Amino acid sequence: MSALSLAPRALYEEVAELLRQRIFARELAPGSWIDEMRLAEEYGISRTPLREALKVLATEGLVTMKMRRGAYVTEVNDKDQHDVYHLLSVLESDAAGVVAVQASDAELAELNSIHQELVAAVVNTDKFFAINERFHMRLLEIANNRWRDQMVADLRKVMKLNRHNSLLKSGRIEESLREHQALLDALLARDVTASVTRMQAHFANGLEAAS
Amino acid sequence: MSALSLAPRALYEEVAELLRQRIFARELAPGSWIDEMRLAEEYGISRTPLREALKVLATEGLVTMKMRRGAYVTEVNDKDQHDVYHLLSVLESDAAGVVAVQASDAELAELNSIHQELVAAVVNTDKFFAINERFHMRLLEIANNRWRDQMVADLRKVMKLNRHNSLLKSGRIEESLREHQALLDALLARDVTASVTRMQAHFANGLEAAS
DNA sequence: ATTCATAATTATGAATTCAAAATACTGTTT
DNA sequence: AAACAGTATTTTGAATTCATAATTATGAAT
Repeated sequence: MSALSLAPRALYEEVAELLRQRIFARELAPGSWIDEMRLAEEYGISRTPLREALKVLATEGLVTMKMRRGAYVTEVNDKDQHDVYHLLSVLESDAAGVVAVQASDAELAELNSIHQELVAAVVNTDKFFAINERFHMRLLEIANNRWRDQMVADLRKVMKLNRHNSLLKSGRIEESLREHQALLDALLARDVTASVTRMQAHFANGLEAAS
Repeated sequence: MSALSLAPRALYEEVAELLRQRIFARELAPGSWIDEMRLAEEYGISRTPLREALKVLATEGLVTMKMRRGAYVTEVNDKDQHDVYHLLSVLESDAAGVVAVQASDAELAELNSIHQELVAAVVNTDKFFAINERFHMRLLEIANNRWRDQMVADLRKVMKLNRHNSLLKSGRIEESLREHQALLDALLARDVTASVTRMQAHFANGLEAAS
């Protein structure tokens, strides 16, 4: 019943983010119906911004709108999971190639530095995951294509719909680290082909572990 | 002032499509403010479904929402144009590779058949463009990844924001045809690497002509 | 005449109200 | 008891209303 905190961004965006979190937490389960009234009441808002948020989520693919039946959490089957992962691989591999060509020496040094943190964090799984995430994000930033960033962000959201969303199995830390090292070597050598190939390999192994 | 025709799909989707068309036709020019009241009145609807449509377009990237300032048609600068085109190239090239592996013989034959239409239409520019479009669409369909299809569709919409949106310059028809032929040869030979490379080349030349 | 402060207007964001469709319920009939 | 018809309820989709932020207009003071 409590009202939301004063919106730094638009209310519908705030609500969209809250809904995303609940979807990822499976509190709103895939396939389940989304009760507009209940949620609006719970958040202490009217249905209007909630419905706007649902439309945003629908365009992102997290939610499916059925005509005159309301909104449902999107169900992601195995093929979808595979397809989305494949696209992530394609987009991030390309980003690696772009970085190998376009990045400044300072930017490559920064990636190297993050990688060193990764090496140091090999004993701490949670930390390793977090730094790994940061590495990928920074690489995308350096590739400097906001449209790709948006797509990758959306695809990652869809990946999170599935229970087996670990882009990195805990048993694969050492292996993953070696792949990262190989990727970094290629980047530092500014070898485009190798950078792309090794990012692909990194993803290919991740998928294998996840399936 | 006339009301819209009875909606086969949701009203906000209908409105979103109308707005897209007006944006592509530059009737709503890039950077210009979108007057909710005026449009709602013009379509004979209330602001509610119009605002929902704007939110969808914002998520697609055609429209940019400014907090407390309303909606503006997205301005696509040269870098954006280049970045989006690059992604189209990456996604469609990958699709070509997938098709080379996964397509049935019948599907490859179908692509070949469309290509023959293309050869026959070389004298008719409009027809050539239409068939070319169909070839690319069918290739994507065969690659069978609905998430990629969605992304390509969105990217193509953004491309259409720019005045120089011809993915195929009229002076390049013969050249384009040769590229298509080379791509098709690779596909029929089920040569993944060549398929990817030749689709990339096809796009690279297109971009060069468009810049 | 220009600048600043204040008032009026306009437009956005959100709540509320309303209409119609879909669903659930009730009671009757067989 | 099962099936059906008809009614009531719920829920969606959309219009309207309302509050507030932002802009424009007005006018006073320098």
